[in-house]
Amino acid sequence: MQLELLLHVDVGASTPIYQQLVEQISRLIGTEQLQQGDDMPSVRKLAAHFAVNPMTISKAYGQLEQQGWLERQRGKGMKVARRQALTPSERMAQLQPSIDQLLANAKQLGVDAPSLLKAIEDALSQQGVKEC
Amino acid sequence: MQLELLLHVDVGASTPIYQQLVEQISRLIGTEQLQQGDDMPSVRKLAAHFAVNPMTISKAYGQLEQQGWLERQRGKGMKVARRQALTPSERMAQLQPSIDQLLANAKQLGVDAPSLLKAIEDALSQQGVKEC
Amino acid sequence: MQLELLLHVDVGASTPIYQQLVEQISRLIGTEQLQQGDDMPSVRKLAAHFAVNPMTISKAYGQLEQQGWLERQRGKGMKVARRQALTPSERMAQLQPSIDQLLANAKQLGVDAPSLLKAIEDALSQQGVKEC
Amino acid sequence: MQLELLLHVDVGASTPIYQQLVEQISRLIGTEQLQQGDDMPSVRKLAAHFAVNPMTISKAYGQLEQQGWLERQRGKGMKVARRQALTPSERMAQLQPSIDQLLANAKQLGVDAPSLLKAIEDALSQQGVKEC
DNA sequence: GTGGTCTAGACCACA
DNA sequence: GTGGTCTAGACCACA
Repeated sequence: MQLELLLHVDVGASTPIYQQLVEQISRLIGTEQLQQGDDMPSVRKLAAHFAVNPMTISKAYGQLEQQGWLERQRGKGMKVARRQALTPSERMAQLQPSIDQLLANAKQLGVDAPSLLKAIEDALSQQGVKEC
Repeated sequence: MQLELLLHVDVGASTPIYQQLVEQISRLIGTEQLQQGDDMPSVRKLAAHFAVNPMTISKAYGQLEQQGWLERQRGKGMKVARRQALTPSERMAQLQPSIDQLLANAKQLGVDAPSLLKAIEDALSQQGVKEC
Repeated sequence: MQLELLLHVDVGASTPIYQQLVEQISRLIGTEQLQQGDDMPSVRKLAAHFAVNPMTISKAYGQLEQQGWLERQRGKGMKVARRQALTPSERMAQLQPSIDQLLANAKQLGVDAPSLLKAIEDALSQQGVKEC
Repeated sequence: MQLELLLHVDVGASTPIYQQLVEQISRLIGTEQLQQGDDMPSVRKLAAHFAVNPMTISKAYGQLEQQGWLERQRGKGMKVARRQALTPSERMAQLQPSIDQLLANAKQLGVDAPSLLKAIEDALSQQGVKEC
């Protein structure tokens, strides 16, 4: 299957295009829809496909490389990298900012702990159904 | 209580200062921590308090006026406008994006539901102690 | 009849308070609802009545004096002045800016001359009915 | 045709420059003199053209975006948004305040209807000659 | 290249 | 005192 068909770019969205790509591609690798060693499409090809500036694709690839999702093969483009699994505590550490943000918002909105927990559990049970 | 003490500006954050203020002040009004008719601190006073340029405060006030949260009293500053408080469901709706963001991150990081819930409860119990 | 009852101040309106007063008072004199020699209420009295800053009333009185509608009686407040009628050509000259403004707006909005004239005639016939 | 030639900025006018631009540009779009998808001149270009600070243009563009007339294309400037043209009655509604203002002034100055209409027709015939 | 944010400082209208 | 407008100039994110 072509990778391009799995990616969705929304030019009008508030999150920058390159970030949309970083998020989606890393998720595809994290869920093994893209497998180690797979070749990525060239910057130019992806740029043409989305009618987007090649610099934008290049920036996304650069960040994915920095985060360890992709590897540069000199003269041959990018491929999906072998990637160490994060330890549980590393994962929790990466998650903490989102938790803090959520709690700060809840507090400011006057949402109490039980309501908050219930909303999270609701969302969890819904997400458990629809696969991403 | 002084309004200034309820507001927190993070100059280093990626969200612009004026947006932080718009968000926080509108929430304070929506949750009735600021009440209809209350006088807002003057642009210059708030600017001095946060060591920020008056235009930055002015931009926030301007947006809050446009959104109907504040009213201009010519020559006498701004006051909290008559406005319905947020209903519980409106508050939850405003909170939902933070929840979705958190869950998406957890999923991408492979953090399962029990670990996530535990982390949230930990954070909640800590926040219950330190007043904001 | 008390003058205060004939005046209406809208603190929330976009036109400044002092201008509202200038306009209304000059109109009252122009239509002889206020007559030459009538005493005006004191600045303080009017300010108290409208819960408005005395400087605002003072500014209105100042402009009305400058335009010849009021006369200052030292130590005794203001009274309605004897006032020369404007010549027809003076009136038209004073009116011209409003006409130019209207025509510029009509042009920019793509409203053609017949529609414009009809709208004016409509407005004229309506205004002919309701007294101001 | 260049957009710049359709816009007229009066630096000395009492209405702020950015408001003049908001008004004029929204009208050009509303009357379809600017069409959906048209690229707007860049902030810097327009600022240079009117010898005005870029922030002034930026403020105008920001308001036009908020009102739905323009759309931001990140990194690529602004373009005219998809938007319904103004109906004839909407145009008349926008014009009404100028008409009311004119009639109020005429009344206050004691200019009667026939003189007023004649003055308007005179102005119309003059404007019909000089193109704007 | 594009627009966005912020500063420091001037000047103004309104009350 | 209050907020509003504008400038000149710096710095940033995005494409």
